[in-house]
Amino acid sequence: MEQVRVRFAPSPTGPLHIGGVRTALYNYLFAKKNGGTFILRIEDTDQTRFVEGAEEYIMESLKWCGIVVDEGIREGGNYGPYRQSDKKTIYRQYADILIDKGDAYYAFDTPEKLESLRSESEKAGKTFIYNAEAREKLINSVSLKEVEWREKLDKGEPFVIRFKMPHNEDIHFDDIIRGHIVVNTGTLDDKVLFKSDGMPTYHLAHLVDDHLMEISHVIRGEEWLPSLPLHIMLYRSFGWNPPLFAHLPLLLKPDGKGKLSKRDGDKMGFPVFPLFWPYGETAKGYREDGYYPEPFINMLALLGWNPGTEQEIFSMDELINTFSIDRVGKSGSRFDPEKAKWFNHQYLQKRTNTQLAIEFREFLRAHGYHFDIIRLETLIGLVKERVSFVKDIWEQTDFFFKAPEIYDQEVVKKRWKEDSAGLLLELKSILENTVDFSAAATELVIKAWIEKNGYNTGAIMNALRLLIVGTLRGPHMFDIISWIGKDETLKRIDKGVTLLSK
RNA sequence: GGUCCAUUCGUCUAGUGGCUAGGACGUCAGGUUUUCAUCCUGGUAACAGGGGUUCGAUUCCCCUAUGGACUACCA
Repeated sequence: MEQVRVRFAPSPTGPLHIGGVRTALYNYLFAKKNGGTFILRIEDTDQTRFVEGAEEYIMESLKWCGIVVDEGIREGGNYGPYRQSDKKTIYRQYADILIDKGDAYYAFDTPEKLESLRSESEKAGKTFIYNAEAREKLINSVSLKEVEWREKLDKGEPFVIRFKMPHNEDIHFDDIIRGHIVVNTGTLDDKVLFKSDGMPTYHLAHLVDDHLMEISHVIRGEEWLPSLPLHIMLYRSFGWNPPLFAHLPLLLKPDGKGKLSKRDGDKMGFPVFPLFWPYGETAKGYREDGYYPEPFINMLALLGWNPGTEQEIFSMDELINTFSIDRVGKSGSRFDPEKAKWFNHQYLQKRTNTQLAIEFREFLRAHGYHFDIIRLETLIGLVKERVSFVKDIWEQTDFFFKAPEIYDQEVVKKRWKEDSAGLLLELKSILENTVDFSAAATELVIKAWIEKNGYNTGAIMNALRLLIVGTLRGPHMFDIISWIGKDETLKRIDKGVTLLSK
C-alpha cells in the first residue's frame, strides 16, 4: 500500500470549531494508525476573511488536544509551503493547463451582472445556473471570438477562470463512508477556479495542493460532498490519480436541528471551541472551562465513530490502535454536553491526589488561600470522587476554609432542638480533652460518649454538622473536624451554639 | 426550487435475513451513608411510515415523510 499522507486544512477565519477539531482528530488517528503523515495546511485564499491570530489559535488548539502535526508551517517538511498564500503564483499555472486543454475558460461577467441574472431567474421561479447552456449567452472565451476575448485580456479587464462542466454525463465515484455515488453533470455549474483578485478558489487550490503534497486520503466534512463530482472532474482533466475520499457526518446542536454553532454553546453554557478565543467577539473554550484534553478528545472521538466494543474510555494511543474509517457512522451526531462532563469525571478520578492538589492550589491562590500540597492531598482524598472538575473541589470544600456565616434555616428547624445546645457543649468538652485529633480517634471517643449516655447518634451528628458546615452536606464529620483541627472545631461549636441559642 | 446525503431508546451508539434488539450518558426506583454527593443494584425507553422480495424482515429493494448539507469571484 502506498504511503498514507493526510491533511487537515482549515481556513484561518476565527477560532476552531469542535467539528473541525474532530475532523483533525480523525485525520490524525487514521495517519498514525497506518504509519502515515499528518499535515496541517492553512487555506487562506480568501483575503477578505483573514482573521488575525486564527492561524496561531489553530496550532495551539491541536497542540492542546495532543494532536501532533508532522508537516506544517512550524514543523516544516518537504512539501511546503504549507500556507496557500505563500505560493499563490503557482495556482495560475495550473488553471492555465486546464485552459490549454479546453477544460476551462475566461469569463468576464461581473459579480453584479451574475447577481442580477440570479434574482431575475428567481422571480421567474427558475434557478440561474452558470452551465453549458448559460455560458453561450454570457461573456467569456467560449462565446466570444478569440480576437475579442484576447483583446479584453490585453486591456486588463477583470476575469475569472471557470471550469467547463460537460453537458450531460454521469460521474461515478466512491466515498469510503458512503459508498458509490452517481451524479449527472447536467445539474452542476461551471465553478470558478480562479478569482479576479489573482487567488485560486478552494476547488483549485486544495486540489493542486493535495496532488503536490501527495495526499493519499482526503478526510473532510460532509459539506464538501456536493462538490466532490467537480473535484473528480478536475482530477480527470489534469490526468491525476485522485486520492481516496471520506466525508464525515456533521456535528449537530444538542437540541433541535441543524449543525452545532457558537450560539448553542452560549445559550446552553458549554464551549464550542477548544480554547478561549481572545479576539473581537470572544468565545470560551474547553481548556478554560476546566476540561482536560484527554476526556475532550475521548468524547469527540466517540461522536461519530465507535470501535464496535463496549469500551468507552480510550487514551490517544488506544484510539490510534483501534481507529478505522469504516467504523465512522453515516448520520450526524447530536452533541451532548452532559456526556462531556461525564468523561471529564472519569479522567479526573484517575488523577493522583498529588496532581489534583497542585491544580487546586492554583485555584485556591486566586481565592486568597495558601496551603501546602500535603495538606491539600488529604482534603482532595475526601472529596475527589464527587467532583468532575478541579473547580468543583471548591464548591465541595469551601467550609473547610471558612466557618459558616449562616446556618441553613431548614436544617435548624429540623435538627436544632431544645437540648441541642447543651449536648453540643458537652461534646465540645469531650473534644477539648481529646489529644489525638485524627478522624479515627475522635470517632472512637464521640461514639463511646454517645453510647454511654444513650444519646441519639443522628441528632448529635446532624447538629454538629450544622455548626461546622452550616448545612447538611460534605464528607464524614470526623474527617472534617480532623482536617480543620481542634481549635477551629471548638471555635465553630462555640460560635454556632451562641448564635443559634439566641 | 434543484442536487446529494442521512434515519435503531431523550442523546451517543452496537447489531443480525430468524436475538428477550446489547452497551454508555441522562432519567426513575431501591441499597449503602449520622448529611449531601459518590458508589452499587435494578427499572424505563428504540428499529420513522407504507409497499414489496422472502417461509421469515430492524436488516435487502422501492416510495413517502422527516432531517441535514450544498446550491458565492467563502472555505
